[in-house]
Amino acid sequence: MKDARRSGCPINLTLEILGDRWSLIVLRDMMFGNRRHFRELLTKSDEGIASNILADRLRRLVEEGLISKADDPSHKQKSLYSLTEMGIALVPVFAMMGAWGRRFLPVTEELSIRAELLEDGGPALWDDFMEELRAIHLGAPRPARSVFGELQAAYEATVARRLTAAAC
Amino acid sequence: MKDARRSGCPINLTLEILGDRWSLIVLRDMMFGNRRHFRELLTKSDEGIASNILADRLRRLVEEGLISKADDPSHKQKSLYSLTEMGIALVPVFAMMGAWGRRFLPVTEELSIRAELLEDGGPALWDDFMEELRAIHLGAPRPARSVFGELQAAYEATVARRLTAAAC
DNA sequence: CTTAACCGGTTGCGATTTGCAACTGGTTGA
DNA sequence: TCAACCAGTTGCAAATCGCAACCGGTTAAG
Repeated sequence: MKDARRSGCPINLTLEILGDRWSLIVLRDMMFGNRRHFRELLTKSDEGIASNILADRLRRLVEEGLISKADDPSHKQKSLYSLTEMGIALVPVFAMMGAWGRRFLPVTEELSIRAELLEDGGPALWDDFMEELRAIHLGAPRPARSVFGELQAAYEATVARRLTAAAC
Repeated sequence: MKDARRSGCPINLTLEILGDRWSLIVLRDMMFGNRRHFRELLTKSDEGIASNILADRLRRLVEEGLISKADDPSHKQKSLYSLTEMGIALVPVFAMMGAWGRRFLPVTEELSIRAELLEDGGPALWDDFMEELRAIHLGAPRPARSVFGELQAAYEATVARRLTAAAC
């Protein structure tokens, strides 16, 4: 993964930053799972990223300006990773990728419920979500609506439903 | 690049197919550059893909169902690659990725003019474009509007403008 | 008919990247 | 005091990438 510019095409430049198997996974967990610390990202991910890969991706994403790193005041050793505006602006990309994946790939219900809401909500919901992410990650004023809460609640409801069904 | 399912998340599953530096480049050239043959994809790409990588990606994309391969009746050795509906459905993903890249990365004017039109045109233009791609790649009836033509014309106008400016 | 250009790849090889597991030095809370 | 937790680092084998040279067959021009 070198950083030599292959061309000035927006798709190409985007792929030079995000075109691998892990970068968007890390961003997804920060964005939709509110994972902000190394250990959270390492252990609470369904895909099981290796610690050296995670360290490398975080460093690279900081370098490229998609996330930022700061000390967590509550713990001398904790680092707090935050999305920047550049990272937050990926919401529509995630929405479209999620919609595409949901349509063509063998997704599981509980892991695709967020993608479904994001797709159904459209640009208005994306904007609300980005506004909330700016509050969470950039210290902007917190908006009235919590899209994050809605997505999380829907996810948890789906998990609960599965557990109930399994118990019967 | 193994194909073991890491999770049923739509983002993850999408990345397992498209999460590398070349797959989307190949699809971009087929979609926006109308490259349909191996040699075209190999030589007419700004990024300069290697032939073994191209062969591997084409094989993989066929396997995954994003493109199809057929004999070109005009030449016994030519293969004709076509987008499937699954590939055509990536138009909104490209649009959003292009918009993001254009906003945050050092794109060149002539290579981002298509992304600009795609962004400004919105879902209505994407639908028209997908309809046209279905005509080109799947033999569907050709729609009245040619978004492909519009994108191509805008690109060529930008190139021409640059040449004129350079001549002055 | 000859021949050069073109066709879709394949092969070999060194360099890079990945994935795994064990480990490090320091911090915190019980 | 000590176990759990913190953000990574290190070493190593396997897979992948990127480059360049090459292949047998086909086509079009002379």
